[in-house]
Amino acid sequence: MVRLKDIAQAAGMSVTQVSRALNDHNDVSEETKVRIRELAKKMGYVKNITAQKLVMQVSNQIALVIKGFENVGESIEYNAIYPMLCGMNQYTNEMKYELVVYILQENIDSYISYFQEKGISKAILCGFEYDDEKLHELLESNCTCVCIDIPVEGDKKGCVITNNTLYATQAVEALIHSGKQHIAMLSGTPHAIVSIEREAGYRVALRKHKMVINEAYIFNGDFRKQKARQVTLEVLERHPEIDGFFCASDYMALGCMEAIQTMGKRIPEDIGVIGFDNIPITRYVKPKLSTVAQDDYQKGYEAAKLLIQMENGEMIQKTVTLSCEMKIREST
Amino acid sequence: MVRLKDIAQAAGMSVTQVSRALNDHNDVSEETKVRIRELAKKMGYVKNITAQKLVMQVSNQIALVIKGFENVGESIEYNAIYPMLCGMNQYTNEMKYELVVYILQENIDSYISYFQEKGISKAILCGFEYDDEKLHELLESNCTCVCIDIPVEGDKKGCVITNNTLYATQAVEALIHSGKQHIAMLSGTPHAIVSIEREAGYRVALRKHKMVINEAYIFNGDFRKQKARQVTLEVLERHPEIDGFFCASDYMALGCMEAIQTMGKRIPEDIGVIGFDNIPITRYVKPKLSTVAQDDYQKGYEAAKLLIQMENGEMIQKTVTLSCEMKIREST
DNA sequence: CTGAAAGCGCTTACAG
DNA sequence: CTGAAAGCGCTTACAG
Repeated sequence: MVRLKDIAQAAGMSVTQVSRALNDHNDVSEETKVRIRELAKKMGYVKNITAQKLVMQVSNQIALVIKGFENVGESIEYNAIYPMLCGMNQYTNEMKYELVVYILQENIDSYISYFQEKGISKAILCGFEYDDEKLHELLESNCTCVCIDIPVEGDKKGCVITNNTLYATQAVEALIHSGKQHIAMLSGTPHAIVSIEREAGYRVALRKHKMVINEAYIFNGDFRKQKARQVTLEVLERHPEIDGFFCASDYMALGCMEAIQTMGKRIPEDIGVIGFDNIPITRYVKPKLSTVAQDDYQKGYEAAKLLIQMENGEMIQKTVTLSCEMKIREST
Repeated sequence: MVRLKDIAQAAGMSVTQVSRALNDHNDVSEETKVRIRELAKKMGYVKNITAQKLVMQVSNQIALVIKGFENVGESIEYNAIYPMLCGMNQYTNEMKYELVVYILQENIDSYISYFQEKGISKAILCGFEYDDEKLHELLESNCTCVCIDIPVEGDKKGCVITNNTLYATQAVEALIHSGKQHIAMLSGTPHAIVSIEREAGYRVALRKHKMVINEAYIFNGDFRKQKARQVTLEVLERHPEIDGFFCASDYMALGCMEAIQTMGKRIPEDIGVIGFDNIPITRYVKPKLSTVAQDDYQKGYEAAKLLIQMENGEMIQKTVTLSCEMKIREST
């Protein structure tokens, strides 16, 4: 390993000057800089980031802490983590930060201790649940945090969220515009904030179009395809007048479609269906599922950007709200 | 920030003893250990890993370097990176390593310089191409590397690969066992080693069953769905006797199926199709696609394990070959 | 424009 | 069982 000392020796200069030259300080002669840079390159010098970090008292590490997406042995379905990771990497790379990934196991007592143990001081939190008490404990700490999909603000705490309500409204309106009159909603688990918000959007759309909001038309599909399938079967049995389903996730929409087709009804002629998320499979089912697309890459990019800006003490909005894009295909 | 010095002061001991106590050395009295540990906890001490790394001259970082999976703005399809990441995380977590992710941009002149710049000395390489000259330059360096899906061995260089040939053979045999006589192959880009190996498996199966190997039955689908679709249409035009397709990837199999169905033929009655990879979509298309499943989680786990073992100088096999699992569904 | 010196927080060989 | 001291590789305030 080549150290500054070695270069200094070879150059007949002090370590101080070599350090300054390599860091392009402007109190070093241009000639010296060039000479030192060339020498460093020739000698195969690599800066020891560890030493630099220690002396500069900073960490250029950002932790991406993921929860609820553990791989359970069998091949997992598509999820949005990878595109988000690409977006984060884009920004952290530009800013010379390192992106360290932590995938949480179920059995963690305290996020704070975990973070301390791992030396995490700046983190992007992904997949956490809104009502997780350990999360709120963490949000009281002095760790810089950006939550994805959970609205949070505080001292060095921010979030990147999606305008769920607005786009849920638009999704329901897509059904309304295609002439549907009795629109039901398949919601997700109640402790997921996206469920609550998308449900709100559903209500807004109906109210806006002066349609009756029937609480009995809102069902819990648990974000799971099978559950959604079963619920849909039951619902259509009880309420044969229903002619549209707004589903809070694409997976539920897939189950919903299966149920409708099993009952021998046509999509979208008899019953329209629209989902949320734009998972790849939506383009492969028949009919192709209409849905709402989020830009996961941008979500990751904005999260990393917000985190670094907060860390640098820049005055910025601590909530970044992303837009979505309607993907109207064949199911509406 | 609480340092060892602060604890030492509070405990009325030397920094040396505090360090030893916290690291559970056996030349410290049990009593002292307990006292120091409690004090450290009470004071909220967090070990400064950076300082530890510097003095111990080790890096506990592993880089996951990904190429060819950039997000190009629009939502990307499912890929195997996330499950692999989970597997790597599992092992690195157990061994107290950090997993740092780097997603390569296209415009990199030299991986070696890039690695030096980022201070990467241990890396898992994923998505690289076999005939990438810059890769081979890197493999001559003294960086510890594990390549995924590229067979490589050397000083501190190893790989985790899949037994492609064997399972390609089995896939083709699945078609043969269902009575197919004229089996074509849709291969991928020739500079991907998995193409070459899966093609080899195709030949082995035919030879084993004393069937004629017709070079004109092997087509390049470029690993792309659209290309595969188009090629399939042309092929069936020219060779209407073909009654089976072995596709070197599921995406190509999806294109192939579309083409077959467009021509009004039935799957699997008229033409059988089998893919490779077991992407989630295979279970949603009709008929459900038969394919070969890889365990991506395990692939990641083994890669991390191999890397750390090589780094520690353990005598081990430098090539880890993983098995697959046949998923016979409806398309064969 | 240049250098000697101090110090970041930790570990460990050496000496008791 | 315990402590003083050296040192990991770097940066920068201070003094020229």
